Amino acid sequence: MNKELLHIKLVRELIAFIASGKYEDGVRLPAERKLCEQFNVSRGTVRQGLYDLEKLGILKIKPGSGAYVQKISQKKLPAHLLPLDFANVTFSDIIYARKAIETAAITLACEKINAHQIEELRQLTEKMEQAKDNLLEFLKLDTQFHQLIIHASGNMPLVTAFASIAEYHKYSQVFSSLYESEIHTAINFHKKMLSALNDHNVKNAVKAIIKHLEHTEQITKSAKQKNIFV
Amino acid sequence: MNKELLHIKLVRELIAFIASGKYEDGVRLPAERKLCEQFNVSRGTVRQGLYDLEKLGILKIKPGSGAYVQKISQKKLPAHLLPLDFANVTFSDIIYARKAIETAAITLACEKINAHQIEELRQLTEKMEQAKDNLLEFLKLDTQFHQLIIHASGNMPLVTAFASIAEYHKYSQVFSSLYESEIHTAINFHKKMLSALNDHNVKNAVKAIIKHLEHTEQITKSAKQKNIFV
DNA sequence: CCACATTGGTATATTAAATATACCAATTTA
DNA sequence: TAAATTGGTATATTTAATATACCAATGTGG
Repeated sequence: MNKELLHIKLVRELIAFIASGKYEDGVRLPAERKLCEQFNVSRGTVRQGLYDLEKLGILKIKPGSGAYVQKISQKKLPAHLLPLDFANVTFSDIIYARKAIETAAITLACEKINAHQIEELRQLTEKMEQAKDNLLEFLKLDTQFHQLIIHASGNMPLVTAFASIAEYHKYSQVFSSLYESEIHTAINFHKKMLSALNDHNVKNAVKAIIKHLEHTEQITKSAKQKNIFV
Repeated sequence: MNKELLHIKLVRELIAFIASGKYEDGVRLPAERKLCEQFNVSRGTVRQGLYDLEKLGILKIKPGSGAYVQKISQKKLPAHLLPLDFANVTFSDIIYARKAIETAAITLACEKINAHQIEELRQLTEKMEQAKDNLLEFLKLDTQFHQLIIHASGNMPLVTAFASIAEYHKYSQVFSSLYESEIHTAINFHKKMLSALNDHNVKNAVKAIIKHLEHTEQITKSAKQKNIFV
């Protein structure tokens, strides 16, 4: 058994942090002392992590100024820095696995979901409509929506399984611009899921979630996206 | 972020180790120095882990003699010692999730499986027949068989998802005695899966794996088993 | 029954990871 | 240009984990 080094854990967190933001155009990371608070580690550990990321070419550290993100999309990350094996993962693989897990989950959720959860889903769709222009926010809400359905299934193994898939999703997600019409379509699928869950209509719920995932897959395929972790 | 303490990791490993063996009747664990080799940690770490388990009432340590397993089935384990949330997990939940994941996996595997993998599966079924009397060995081979199918799917997210399910399975599995007829039935299902995979017959493969999992569920339900981690 | 090997119990020195603090020089900001 | 902020460096301390050695109690084989 091996010790888990804290700065390696931090590197993984930072990669996820960078990947879930705008990373292309030389954005500056929070100052080292801020990162200490944010991740609750000492400055020495933060500096080790940043040094590793600079060695990988992901960061350019400028003394007295800050750490600036380099073009991460062109980098290759060594496997041991990733929590999962990304070598042979396509977006379609993730969608396929999500279909399997989420279909099973929404089937259970149709029986077990309660009024409070329905209300939460309704509020999420509302927020999604308001977040049409904020892609990052929109995707965050989308993830929350799906997680809530999984939890509503009451099946912990499915929750765990989905969490591991979500980890892939988080890392591999490259944020291309979604057109307004596509966001609109996505919101409509969520409304259909919500309506079906409310009616305890398994057939419609499954249909809606599958269509939604296939739509997501199509968008991603048509965009000129690559997995940033090759 | 917190440091991962090695002896806590070891405690989890030991719980799984104990749970996957005969733990009821005061069996003696391997000597501390053996455990050091087995888990590749120092004796100090092993002793910390054993001390924790004794505090939990899972072990009774006798100086000069060894560490003896107590009736673990009556113990409650604190959540932080478990890698997953077992509070609300039934065996049926695990089977339900496995159905979702393994059905998706075997569908892909039917297309993608190669001759080498088929041969490996064949050898596993052979070994299973030879291990009819060794329940632990039999279950180990069963797990290997299923893992190989998932890998043959070539879908890494499914592999990850299944691994998280397997973690539940490992911990929650309470080994009641399987009757010979049940082992025989299980082997037959594996042969059907193998045959269907060999013929690239998706329909039969899915049918076989679902029947197999439902059979496993029935056996477990009929036995007087409780989840040991409540 | 006895000699010897094995087992858990204890103590100690050492290594390495992570923390905590302080101070410097370069950069940024007001 | 003065003050604040930033990365760079050095050092002392704490703690997890290792590595060794030795003891007393237990177990084992002749």
